Amino acid sequence: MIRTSRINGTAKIVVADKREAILRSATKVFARKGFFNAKVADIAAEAGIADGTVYLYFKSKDDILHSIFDRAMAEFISEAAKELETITDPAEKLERIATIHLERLGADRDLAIVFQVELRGSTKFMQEFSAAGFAEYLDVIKKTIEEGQSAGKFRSDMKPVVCSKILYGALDEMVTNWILSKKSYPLAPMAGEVMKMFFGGMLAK
Amino acid sequence: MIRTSRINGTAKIVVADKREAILRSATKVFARKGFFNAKVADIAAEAGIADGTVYLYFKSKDDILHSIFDRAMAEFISEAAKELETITDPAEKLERIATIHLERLGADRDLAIVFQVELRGSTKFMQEFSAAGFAEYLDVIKKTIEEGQSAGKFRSDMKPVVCSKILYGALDEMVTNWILSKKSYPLAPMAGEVMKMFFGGMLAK
Amino acid sequence: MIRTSRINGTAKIVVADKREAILRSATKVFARKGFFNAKVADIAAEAGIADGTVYLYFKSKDDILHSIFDRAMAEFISEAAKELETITDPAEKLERIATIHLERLGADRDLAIVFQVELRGSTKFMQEFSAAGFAEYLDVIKKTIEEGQSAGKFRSDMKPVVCSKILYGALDEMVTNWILSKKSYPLAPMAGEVMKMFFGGMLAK
Amino acid sequence: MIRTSRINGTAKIVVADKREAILRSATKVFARKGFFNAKVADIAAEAGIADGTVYLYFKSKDDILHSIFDRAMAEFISEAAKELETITDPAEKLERIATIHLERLGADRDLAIVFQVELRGSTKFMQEFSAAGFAEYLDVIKKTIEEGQSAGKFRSDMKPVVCSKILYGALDEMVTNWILSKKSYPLAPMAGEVMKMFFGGMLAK
DNA sequence: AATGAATGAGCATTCATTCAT
DNA sequence: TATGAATGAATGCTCATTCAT
Repeated sequence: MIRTSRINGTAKIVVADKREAILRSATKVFARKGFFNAKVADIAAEAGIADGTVYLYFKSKDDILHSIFDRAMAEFISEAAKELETITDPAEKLERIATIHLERLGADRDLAIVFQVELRGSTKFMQEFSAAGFAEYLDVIKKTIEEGQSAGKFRSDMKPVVCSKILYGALDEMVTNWILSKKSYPLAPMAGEVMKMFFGGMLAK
Repeated sequence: MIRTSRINGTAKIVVADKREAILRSATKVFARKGFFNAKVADIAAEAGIADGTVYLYFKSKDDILHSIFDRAMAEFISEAAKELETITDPAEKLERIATIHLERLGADRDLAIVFQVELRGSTKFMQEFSAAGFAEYLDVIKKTIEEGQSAGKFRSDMKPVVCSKILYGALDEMVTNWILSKKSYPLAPMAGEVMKMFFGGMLAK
Repeated sequence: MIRTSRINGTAKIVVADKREAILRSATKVFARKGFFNAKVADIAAEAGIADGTVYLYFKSKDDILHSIFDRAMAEFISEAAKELETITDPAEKLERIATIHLERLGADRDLAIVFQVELRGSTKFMQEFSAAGFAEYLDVIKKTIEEGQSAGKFRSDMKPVVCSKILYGALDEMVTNWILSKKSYPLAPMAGEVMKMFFGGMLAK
Repeated sequence: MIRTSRINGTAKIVVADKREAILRSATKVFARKGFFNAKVADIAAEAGIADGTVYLYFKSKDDILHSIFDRAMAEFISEAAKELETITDPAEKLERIATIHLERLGADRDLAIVFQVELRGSTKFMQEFSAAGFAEYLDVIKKTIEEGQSAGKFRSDMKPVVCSKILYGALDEMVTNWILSKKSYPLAPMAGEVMKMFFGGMLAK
């Protein structure tokens, strides 16, 4: 029994590790070849396992892509939630969100490519994507903006939904450009630039 | 001779029509199924022609996607150029650009889907896309911002490149959300909202 | 009426010319690309006519290949018959046949390629080929050998059929080697070599 | 360990068997339909496997044809080499070569068809074919003839290259005729006939 | 759990042939 | 006669997924 449970314990760890390994390999392969051009065999080879083994951990190739998103999004949201709970100022909150957003994707170029490029490769996925954590993310931004409006810190003649999209869109574009750029530069600092604009606007005072 | 030229004229129109028809059908099919899941046979069926006929007008399935982009981008840029030449105020120019951007895509939902979703479906295409008309578009925005800065109308402590990305990203996100939204609403009016924010910023005055 | 018949007369000449032109073009194209890889469009382009026009003169692509063979074989046999009727000596006759065989194919490399390579590309054709003029050709050789045997000039302990195949095979191989050879040399003189062997044999006397 | 090696051994045999099976099926199918008209699906069906499985063992349809040739040629050459090493008399050597040639192809009609008909179906293949084992084969004959000339057994007023082509051509024609013949007769005995002629010549003594 | 051989549905593209002009 | 745009059947090959070991 002890032996068995030890085996199981070990097995789970191994399972988690292998699942992680596949996800990591898949992220790399999807980033380099694109989802449709990536072969399951490529992912398996990259992970150093047999093709069939992939199907012990994932239902399908689609499932892998979903899982990449799910894992990253869950991590992102939990991290963000933890960081934000100590902050009360709405502006500062938005600043933190923007920074985490760009730090996170800026730290893993392959993941960023999958997020910016591959996840958008099908309307189907976009809709699920939207329905899932993404809407939740936009909602966090929106809520923070509402807080700021209630507190009188943000102007009240703008709809929070629209503002949240604007902010998200601006950040998203920073990432996309960073990915496509031939030059290599740190992504996270762009958060400050975006927020400066977002808060102050373009017009000369 | 008159007869001949009339015949030729007609022939060209027919050719152009068929090419257009294929492009229209492809836009519809790509929008509904996604580029990779769309079969050339679907496009042909939608256009009411035989499969092989597609290849009289396009080199490959890829070529169709490229052509959709090229045609739309060329139209957009020429329209924008025409409209902008009469405007001198930089702020007004940006306002017009934003409006044309959203009007254009808001007028053809299928085209919008192809632009927002399918064109981003491959890094390869994104890079060509970026290298092509897209970079040019971002550049027009950047130049206009520089004008505004020189004229003292826009604040000068922001890099024009970054600002142009922010504006583009915000507009782009409006389109993406509009596409994914279950509710049906006019897209163009969002331009005003975006510009209000872009100019004035979020902070209460 | 005169006009009509003149037109018809002209038409026939034109027809013959165009048919010939297609046959010549096809021989060239088949020789360079092989029958299966040659497109009807290639042949038409080579002949300077429209694709569809080919079908006014030939039933199908296959028909063109057949016609190349038929025409060449008919010419060859009629030429051979004419030349041979003045010769009485069987050995001399065989010598002439061999020479004509190699002269003919040696004079038109493309035709030779079609004969040696393309006509052998399908069992189906080989059988028709065999059933047609080819068997007749082998028979002429056989008859000549029989004559020689009756006249006491050729040994009688060999079956004429077998001998005719040996001779034909030897000549055929000369052509095949000539085609495949990177070096360029005149083919016809090989006839003498072949006949020397055929008559005298290999053994030292 | 024994178990493992046995398993591996078995596995290899299975692989070899399947490869062989495909080669056999392909030979049959190519012989019946011709290379270009044969579908990969036909070969797979004949071998009792799925279409895709063919591609686990061969790179392409072309590769199958090449492999048929390579295998047969390798077998033929190794067999011939073994048999010839014990023979010293050049005439006897040629006799053996002729016999092996006809025995080999006479034993497998489908293989013979592929060799005589399909391998000649493209100039491209003919050239590779020529460059490969075929030239080597002609060379063996040529060398043997040179030996005979040096030994004073063969006449010296003939070029060995030409003689080797004559002999090869004669044998080749025997095979082609045998394939096309509606009558069924053993091929190997023709070797004797050919050699009788090849050595003694046609002229009455 | 892991393997990797086997499967077979799926599809872009080609090209001989037709036919309206 | 001649054209060449249109047709649509035909097929080699790929690759996600399965399953016997």
